[in-house]
Amino acid sequence: MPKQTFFNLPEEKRERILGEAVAEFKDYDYDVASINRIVERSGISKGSFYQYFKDKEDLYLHIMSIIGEKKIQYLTPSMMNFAEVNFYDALREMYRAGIEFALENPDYAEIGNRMMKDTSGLLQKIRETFTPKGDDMFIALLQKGQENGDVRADLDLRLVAKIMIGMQISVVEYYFEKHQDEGYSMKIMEELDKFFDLIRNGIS
Amino acid sequence: MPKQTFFNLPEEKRERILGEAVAEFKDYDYDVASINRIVERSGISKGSFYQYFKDKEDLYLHIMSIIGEKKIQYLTPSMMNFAEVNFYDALREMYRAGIEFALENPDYAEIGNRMMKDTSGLLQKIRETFTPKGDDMFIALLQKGQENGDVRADLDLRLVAKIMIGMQISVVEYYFEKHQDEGYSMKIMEELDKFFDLIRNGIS
Amino acid sequence: MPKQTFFNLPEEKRERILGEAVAEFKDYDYDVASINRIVERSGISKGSFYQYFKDKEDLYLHIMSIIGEKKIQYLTPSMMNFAEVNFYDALREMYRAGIEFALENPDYAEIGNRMMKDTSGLLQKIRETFTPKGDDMFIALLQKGQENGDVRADLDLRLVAKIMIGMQISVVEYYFEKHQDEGYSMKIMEELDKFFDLIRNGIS
Amino acid sequence: MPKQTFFNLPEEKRERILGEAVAEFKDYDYDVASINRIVERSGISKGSFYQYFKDKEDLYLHIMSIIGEKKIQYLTPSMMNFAEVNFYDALREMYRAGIEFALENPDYAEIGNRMMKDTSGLLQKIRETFTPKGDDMFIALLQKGQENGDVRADLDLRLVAKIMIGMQISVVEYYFEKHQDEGYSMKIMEELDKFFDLIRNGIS
DNA sequence: AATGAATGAGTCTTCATTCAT
DNA sequence: AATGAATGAAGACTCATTCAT
Repeated sequence: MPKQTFFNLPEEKRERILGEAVAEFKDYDYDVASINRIVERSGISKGSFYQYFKDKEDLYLHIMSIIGEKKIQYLTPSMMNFAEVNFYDALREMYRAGIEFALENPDYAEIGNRMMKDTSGLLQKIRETFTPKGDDMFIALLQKGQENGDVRADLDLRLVAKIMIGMQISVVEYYFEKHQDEGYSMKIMEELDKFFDLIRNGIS
Repeated sequence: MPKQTFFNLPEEKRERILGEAVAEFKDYDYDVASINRIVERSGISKGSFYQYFKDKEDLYLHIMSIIGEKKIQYLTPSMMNFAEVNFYDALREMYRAGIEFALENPDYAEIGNRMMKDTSGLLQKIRETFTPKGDDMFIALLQKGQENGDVRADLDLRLVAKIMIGMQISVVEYYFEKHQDEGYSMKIMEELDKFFDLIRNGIS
Repeated sequence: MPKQTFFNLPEEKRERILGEAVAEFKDYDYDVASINRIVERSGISKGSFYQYFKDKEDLYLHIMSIIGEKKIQYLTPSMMNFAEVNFYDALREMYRAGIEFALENPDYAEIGNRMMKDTSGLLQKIRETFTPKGDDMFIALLQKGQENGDVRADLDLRLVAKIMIGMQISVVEYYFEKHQDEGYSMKIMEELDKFFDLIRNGIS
Repeated sequence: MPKQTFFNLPEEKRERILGEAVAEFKDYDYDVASINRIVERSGISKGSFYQYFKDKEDLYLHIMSIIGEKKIQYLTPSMMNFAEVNFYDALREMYRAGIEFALENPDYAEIGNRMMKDTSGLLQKIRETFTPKGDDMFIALLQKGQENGDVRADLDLRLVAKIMIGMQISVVEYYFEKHQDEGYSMKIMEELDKFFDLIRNGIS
C-alpha cells in the first residue's frame, strides 16, 4: 500500500509515475524490473520514490490492485444477470469480457500474465491473493451449469476451471499473434464462437 | 556446448554441478538465476565454472538439451505406432507421456515451463529451437485426425494445438497441487480419461 | 558527458576524482586503466562513480575534452596572427606552444600520447575526433608556406606533416628525459631554434 | 629466457607456439595480451606453457630477442662498410634496411612499435635493453658524419638521433597507410630519397 | 514534501599461475 | 615431459535502498 504522500500528489504526477511503472513491469519480470529506470523515466528523484512507496513490492502490489479493479469493471456487468441466462451464454460473456479487457488494456494483461508465470517466491503470495477471484468465478459458473443440467455432472470442476482459465490466455495470445498488425477488432468473437461450439460439442 | 573439461570431470562432480544448476534454473528465471549461487552450492570456484562452460547461456542450453532428450525418451515410444491407432488413443498417449515426464521429472518440467514463459529476448531464440517440436507434433496429430474423420474439419488447427498444449500444462500443474503430498501416482490417468471424454464430446 | 550529478559535486571532490582519474590514465592505457583503482584512491564508492559517469568511456572522453580545451588555450594565441608572420616563425610558434603545453601539463601530454598510440579499436573513433585538428593545422601551415615560397613545392605535405608531428613528440620526450631533475625550463627554446635551423637548412 | 624444455621441443611445435604468441602480441599490448588465448590457439596445455616459460614476461622477452636478432640481420650488412661510404649513403642505407625489415616482417615491426609505445612499467626496463642499440647506431653514424664534415658540428646528436628514429617509424607508418592495398614494393625508396634530400638540404 | 548523493553487495566474466597426476 | 583442473583476484557495471539536507 503506497504511503499517504503518494495519494497527496497532483493527479498528473501520480499518473505519470504509475504509467512508467506499468511500462516497466510490462517489459520486465518483477525481479528484473528496475526501480532505477522507473524513477529516471518518471522524472522524479529516488528519494521521492521511497517516500511514496515502501519498496519495490509495495509499488508492484499497488499496480496489481489497480489491474484487478480494472478487470472487475469488465467482468462485473456480465455477472449481473448470470442467474437468468443459460450457462453457455454466461460462459461466452465471461470470455468476451476477459478478452475485451486484454485487448483494451494490453499492458495490464501483459503484467497479469507475467505475474501468473512468475515463481519468484515473492509473487507466489501475491498470485494467491489475486487468482482465487478468477478461479472462483469460473467454478461458481460451472456449478450453476451443473445445476441447470447444462454441464455434465461427473466433472472435477476445479480442474475444468483451471483449464478454462488457461484456455482464455491461450486464445488471447493466439489472437494477439495473428492480428498483431490489423489492430484491435472484436472480430475475434466470431472465432471465439467456433471455439465455444468446440467446448460444447467436443472435437469430434 | 560445455567444454571438454566438463565432460572430463568425475561423474560425481559433474552430476553435482548439473544438479545445483538445475535447482537454480528451477527456482529462478534465466535472467535472475545466479552463477554465483550455482558455484557456491556446487563447491567449485568461479574460475572453474568458466573452464567448464563458455558462459551462462552455455550452461543453460546444455541443461535444456538434457531436458529435451529426456522428454523425447518419454514421447518417442508413444509415437511409434501413431499410424495404426486412432486419433484419440494417440492424443491420450501423448498427454500421458507428457504428464508422466512432468511427474517423474518435476524440476525439468518446471524449467521447461519457465522457458516457455520467458520473454527476455535471449531465450526467444532458444525457445524457437525447442518448441516447434511440440507444436508441430500436435498439429500433425490433428491433421491426421481430420483425415481420418476423427476431428471436425472446420477447426483452426493452430489455435486448437495451442490450446491443447496449454491444457497439458494446466493439467500437470493441477495434479502437482492436488497430489503434492501423496507423491506421484498414475491414478491421474483415470481423471485424464474423463477429461478426454470431455474434449471428445464436449462439456455438455 | 558526465552526468549532472558529477557537476553538482563540491569542487574539491570533483577535482579529487578527476585528479585520480588523470593519474590513472597517465599511468595505464585505456584498456588497462582500472575503475576500481580510481574509486579506491578517490575515496568514493563504486556505486557513486557510476552515478557520476555512464561508464569508463564517459570518464575518459571527459578527460580528453578537458585536455583538448587546455591544449587549445596554448595554441590559439599563436594561431591569431599566422597570416602576417612568415612560415618559419609560425612553425616555431606552433612547436613552442605544443612544447610549453607538454612541459606545463605533463600528465595531460602523456595521456594524449597514450591515446595517439592506442590501437584498441574503441579509441580509434576517439582519436579521429581529436587528431584531425593537429594534422590539419600542420598541413594548412605547410600549404601556406608553399604559397609564400617558404617551402619547396615538390613535397608530399601529408608525409611531412606526419613527420613533423612525430618530431614534436620526440622533442618533448627528449626534454622530459633530459631535464627531468632540473624541472621545467624554457631554455629548451634555444635548442629548439637550433633544431629549426636544421629543419630549414638541412643537416649538412 | 625460456626453459630448456622449450628448446627440446620438436621444431614444428616450437614454431607453432612462437607463431601464435607473435600473433597475439601483434594484436594486443603486453598487458592485454592473453596467455589463455595463446595456449588455446597453439593447441598446447596450460601446464605445458609454464613448463616452457617462467611466465608471460619470459615469453615476451624471448620474442623480443628474436625480433632483435632479426633486425640485426637486416642492419648488419649495411653497417659493414660504413667506414668507406659517405655519411648520407650510410644513413640512407640504414633507413632502407629498417624499412625493408618492417615491410618483410610486419608482425615483428608492429610488436616493436607496440613496445616502444608501451609504458606499463614492466616494459620500461625491456625497452631500455633494446633501444640503446638503435640509438647508439644512429649516434655513431652522426658522429662519423660530423668528423667527415658531412654533418654540422653544432648539433645535439642525441636529440637528432631520437628524432631520426621517430622519423623512421613515421615514414613506415605513412607508407603502410598509403600503399596498404598495393602490397609491398620498394618503390618506397624513391619517396625516401626525396625525404633524404629534405633532411640534407632542409625544407626551404 | 522533496531531493539526490552515497553505498556495498551483487551481476557475469577473464586472468595468470599452480600443482597433483 | 605433459597434462588440465583448480583457483581467487580482478575486471566493468547495476541494483534497491538509506539518509542528511
